[in-house]
Amino acid sequence: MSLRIYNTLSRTKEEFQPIDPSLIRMYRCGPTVYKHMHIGHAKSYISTDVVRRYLMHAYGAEHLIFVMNITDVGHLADDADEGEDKMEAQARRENRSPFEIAAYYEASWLEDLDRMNVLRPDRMPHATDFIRQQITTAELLLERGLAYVSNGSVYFDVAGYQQRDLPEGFVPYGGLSNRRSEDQQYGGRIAENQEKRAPQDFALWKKAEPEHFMQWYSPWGWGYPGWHLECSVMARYYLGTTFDIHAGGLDNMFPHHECEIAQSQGAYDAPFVRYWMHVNMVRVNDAKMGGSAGNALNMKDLYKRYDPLALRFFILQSHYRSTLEFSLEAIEAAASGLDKLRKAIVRLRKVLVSIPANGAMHEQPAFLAAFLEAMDDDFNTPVALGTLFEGIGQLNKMLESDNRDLGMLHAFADAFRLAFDDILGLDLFSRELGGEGEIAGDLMEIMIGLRQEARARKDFATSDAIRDRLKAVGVVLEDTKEGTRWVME
RNA sequence: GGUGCCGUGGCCGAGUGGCUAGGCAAAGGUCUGCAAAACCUUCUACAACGGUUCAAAUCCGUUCGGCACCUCCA
Repeated sequence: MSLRIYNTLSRTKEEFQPIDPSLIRMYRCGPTVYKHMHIGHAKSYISTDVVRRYLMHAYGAEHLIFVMNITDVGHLADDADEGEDKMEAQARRENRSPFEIAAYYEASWLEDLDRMNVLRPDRMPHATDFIRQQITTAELLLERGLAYVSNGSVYFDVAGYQQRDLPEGFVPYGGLSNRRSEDQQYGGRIAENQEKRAPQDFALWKKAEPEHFMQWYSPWGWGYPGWHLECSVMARYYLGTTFDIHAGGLDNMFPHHECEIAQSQGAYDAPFVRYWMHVNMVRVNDAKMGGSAGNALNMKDLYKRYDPLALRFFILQSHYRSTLEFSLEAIEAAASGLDKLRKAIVRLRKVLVSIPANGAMHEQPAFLAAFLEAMDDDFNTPVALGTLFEGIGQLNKMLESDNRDLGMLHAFADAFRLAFDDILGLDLFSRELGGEGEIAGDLMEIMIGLRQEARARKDFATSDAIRDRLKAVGVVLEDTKEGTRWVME
């Protein structure tokens, strides 16, 4: 078994070789907390959650540290807009302070992530807690001649950095996104900033106008940190100057990740990241779903209609590097698919609860090896889910059959728990079974008994009424050749 | 202008030379008082046109259509 990861730096799948297998270090860019999360974000966070969970499985949970930042500093929405940033603009709209906005939306995001069973990061630093360190890094870059001060702001000197000879393992500016500065169109969406020496230079520190709410004192006067700097600083603080994996959305590859690389290498004089992973977009009607597009579907609204884990399942049915076409029909299909999985697992668990393990060991089911192989191939969750559906089909046949192999059922349960719950995070095993000896179970036995009596005297009006009324409160009755079973919907 | 990506059956979506992915939906069947669930069967597709090859959804070329990024964005 060897894990292969598609590395944006090389544009190929590479065998994953940790810098230190006893502690794999992974970072992902976190949210700027000024709006609710939408399904496009969900794809990105769920994808990296599965990467993380798979590494925890492969190397042991204690051998991985996963860091995600919270960007609670507003950044410029538009240079022409006189310092109006996303956080401050939202604060004005909601008539609250930017700090309240950040706290409110951070809580919202974490709630949404929790509901989709995304594990909390090991460390979740806030940009505002690292202002001092960001200033220090800007100073370091000034000392090294890679930045300059202009009108109270500090900018990274991209052309200057490009002229330096980089040691082995360092990535030149443009090396991640494969861009050359001279080919770029400047001043398209954003007006050119006259303070900069060159349009590709980016801010390390921005001078704040007096009315700007979030500002801190610095050697260059009152201001606030540049957008890219926090990730470099917080990643180094928790993960060191060189670490294994950096993940994020494809739309952050340029400029954000490119700038991170340049400033980290420039300031700390070490290679930055071994493997860069980029998650693709969700599309609606053939267009990217995004904040600026105004076509975003936020999670709070989706949760009113759909199970958060069905949304997770929907996302895992496509590869993280592919775009995913969103439609209500596709979501419904995913919900049905997840339902099929849940039913099978509940059935399996009920069988295993009623018949205790007899200690018979059984070898690992074949589908698990196929599952792990798919995951090893750059986290191919669609193929991996296909292997699990094969396993579910085998399971259902076993459950139908008269002579059940208990050892094999236990082996299947262990394999499904690992694959579905530990690695994919679909949480199939934690549902209440409504076991024996509980009052609900006893009551259900009475109801089923009464219905059975009605059926025996062919009073189907009564028996169907019982079934329909139970269904209305979420209890489904299914008649099988072994008698009637019930399950909570 | 530059840099990438994509076009697969009704829908979603894997697959990069030969071995019908998978899910959802639909139809038929087994079971059944009826349902439901489960199982079995059916629906065998790769934008178009050329080329390479014993063999192309996959490689090459052309065309058509679409998407993303180029300093706010997951």
